[in-house]
Amino acid sequence: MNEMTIGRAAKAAGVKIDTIRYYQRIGLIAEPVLPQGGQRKYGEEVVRRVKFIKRAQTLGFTLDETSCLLSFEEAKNCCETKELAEHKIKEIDGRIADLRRMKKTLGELMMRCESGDDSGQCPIIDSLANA
Amino acid sequence: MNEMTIGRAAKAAGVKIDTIRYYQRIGLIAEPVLPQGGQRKYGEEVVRRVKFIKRAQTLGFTLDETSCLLSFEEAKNCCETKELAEHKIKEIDGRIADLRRMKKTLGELMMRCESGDDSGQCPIIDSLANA
DNA sequence: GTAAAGTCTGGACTCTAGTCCAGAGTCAAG
DNA sequence: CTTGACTCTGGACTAGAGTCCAGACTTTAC
Repeated sequence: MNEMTIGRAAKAAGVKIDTIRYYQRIGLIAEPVLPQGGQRKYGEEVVRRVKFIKRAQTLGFTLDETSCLLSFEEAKNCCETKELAEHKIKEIDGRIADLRRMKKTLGELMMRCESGDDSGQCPIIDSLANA
Repeated sequence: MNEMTIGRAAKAAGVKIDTIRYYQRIGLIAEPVLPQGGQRKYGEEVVRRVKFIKRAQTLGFTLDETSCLLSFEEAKNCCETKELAEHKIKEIDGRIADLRRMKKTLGELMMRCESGDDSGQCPIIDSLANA
C-alpha cells in the first residue's frame, strides 16, 4: 500500500518533517501507531491531506478553518454539515469576487502602462476597500 | 476634508487602534504629522487603505505581499510594475481556480446530503490535493 | 474648570504556524 | 557489523501579525 517514512512523506507533500509532526500534534492529521521500537509509516492519504492543507492556507484559510473544511470528509451529521458547507460556499464566493475585482484592476493598470498613459490614480485600493 | 482621530478611523475601518499603529510602525500606511503637543488626524484614504489590507489578508496575501500590491498605486516604473502585475494576475488566477474547485466539491457534498445519499467518501481533499 | 474619554510613546505580551536542536534509538548499504 | 542516514521525543526558538498596558498628555462635555 505504498507506505513511507515521515521523511519521504514530507518530501512528497513538499513540506518539512516538522510540519507533519506539528500537524499531528495539533490533531490536524492522525499519527500512525509506532511499532514498538520502530518507525512510523505514512500512506499516500497523509500526503494528500497535507497538500490540501497547504493549498487551503494560500487561499486564506487558517489551520482551524481548514480542519473544519476537512471535517466534511468524514461528517456524520449531514444536516449540520450542510449548513457549514453552505456557509463556506458563501465565504468562498466572496473571496472569488474579491480576487476578480483585484485582477480586473491589475489588468487595467497593465493596459494603462502599455498605452504609456501614466496619468491618473491607479484605483487598486477601490477594488477591495469599498466592500 | 473629513479628518478623524485615530479612534474614529479605526472604528471606520473595523480594526483596533493598535492595528493602525502597527501598520504605521511597519510602514504599511503613512503616519500623519503630529501637531506639536496635539493629536494626529486621519483622512478617509487611510480608512480605505486599511480596509483594503484587511480584505487582501482574507484572500491569503501577507502584509508584505499586500504592501507590494499597494505599491502599484503610486508606481513610478511602469515596466517593472507591469511585470509584477502580470505575475500577481497569474497568482490570482490560480487562487480563483482553487476556490472554484473547493466550492464545486462543497456543492456536490450538499447535494449528496440533500438526497440522503450518505454513502461513499466525500472527495473534498481531492479538490485541492492533486494540483 | 474639572472629569471622563480619548491620544501618545514605548515596551511587553500573545497567538499562530511553524522551525531547530540535542541526544538516543533504528535501518540499510557496503 | 559498522557507518551514515534517518527517526523519535521533548522542548526551545522564531517570524508574522497583532494586542495590551502604564503613565503622561489632550480634548470634550457638562
